[in-house]
Amino acid sequence: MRLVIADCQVDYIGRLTAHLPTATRLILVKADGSVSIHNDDRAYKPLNWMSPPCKLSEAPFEDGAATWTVTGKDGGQLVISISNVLHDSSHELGVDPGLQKDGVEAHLQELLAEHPETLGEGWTLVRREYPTAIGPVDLLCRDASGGAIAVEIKRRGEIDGVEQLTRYLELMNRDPLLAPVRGVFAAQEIKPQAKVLAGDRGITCITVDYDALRGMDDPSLRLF
Amino acid sequence: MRLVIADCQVDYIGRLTAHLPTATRLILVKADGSVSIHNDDRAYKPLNWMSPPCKLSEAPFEDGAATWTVTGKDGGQLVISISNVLHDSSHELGVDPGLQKDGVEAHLQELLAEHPETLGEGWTLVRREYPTAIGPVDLLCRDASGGAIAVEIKRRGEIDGVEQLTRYLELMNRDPLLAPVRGVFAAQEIKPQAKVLAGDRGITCITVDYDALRGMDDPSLRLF
DNA sequence: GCGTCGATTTCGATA
DNA sequence: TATCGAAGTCGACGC
Repeated sequence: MRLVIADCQVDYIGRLTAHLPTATRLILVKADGSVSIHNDDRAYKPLNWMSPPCKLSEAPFEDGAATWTVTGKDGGQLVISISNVLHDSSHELGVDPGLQKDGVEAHLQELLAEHPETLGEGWTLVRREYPTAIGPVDLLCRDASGGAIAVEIKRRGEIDGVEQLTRYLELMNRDPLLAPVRGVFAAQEIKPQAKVLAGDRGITCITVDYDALRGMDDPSLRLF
Repeated sequence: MRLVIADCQVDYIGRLTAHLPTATRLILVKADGSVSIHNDDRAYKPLNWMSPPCKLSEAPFEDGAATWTVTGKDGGQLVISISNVLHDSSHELGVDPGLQKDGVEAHLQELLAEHPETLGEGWTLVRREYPTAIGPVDLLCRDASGGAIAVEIKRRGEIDGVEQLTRYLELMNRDPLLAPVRGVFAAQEIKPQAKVLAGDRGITCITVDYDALRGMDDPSLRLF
């Protein structure tokens, strides 16, 4: 990893065209060849960048001034004109063991698939990722009387999710083997607008308690 | 801007829980207080970060080892245990003049508004950002025979865009002064699923050649 | 301030 | 390898 602090001017021609007037910035060159240009605000998004794989060629001038041309695999180019280098250092970082995450939508779906009864009494799971022509429904369940229920699961329930479920329901209700199919929108948190839209479409909203579900899933609590 | 290269272990508790085992990484502290942890690959996304506004408190130990606790406004915490500092430097960057872009959706809309005939022969523009109760339609045009056409423009055409246009059409077709209104979904690239959904809704898909449009817009080609 | 929407989104899983 | 949906999305603009 190479860190350069310098006055620079940057032009990008690729998926769009962009220009960055001269100013002092951080130029970050990673071991994978990627280059990113950071200013002193915005937590993580650079002003300009080139994703790997890409190739960096340097054309040095006097006084440490140089033009760097970074060419991406799609032919996009990032041209960096460096005029005044304040800092330049390289560092060996080695391989990173990687990040471990917990608490995403996949896990929520997993837990609800294991415990469909938390959505409604007597409900059973038919299958996860039930396929339709426009994509898979998160869960297909049956209620105590055998009626089909399509369940859409989100971490945060917003309008998009209700739209998505509406599309699935429209299609599934054309299938005589399934119809009538009810819709359930399950999320850790459901925005008021999403609730209103769901109500208007006859879709039931269920707010899911992730911690409680995770507790049910705790192996130490399993007695069977 | 402060750059630290050090062995570190990171734990994040906030919107999710994440753990990062010890390894050598770049810790980037920006003037706005934001902190991000980078390894030596992935173009620009940090492994972990805290967005501003947030507060950094350092608890130093011997040999430069320390624990940094970064607390966000939502109460989320990023705990960084630093054990071996290889580099530590600070730099004054000043204000950035900012990025100038060309080729985003706004520009595409501008070009299509100037050249509605590229969407259909004899088509004319009624207006851009035609207002409806649920938001503005990108373009309202009329075809050669005077029929109304609502045009939704995206850089990349996906299902969401078709949904959006469908809602507009539903409303506009209730207006006796406009109805019947046809729908056109225009984008540089349209995903198969979006095409299927659009076809099902009777919406026409048009793939737009941005470079050709920009060429038409080239002042040197203007003879009038 | 929240809500909506675009993004050189990036990233990961899946067919 | 394309495609599709999620993201600790972020960030900008409108109300």
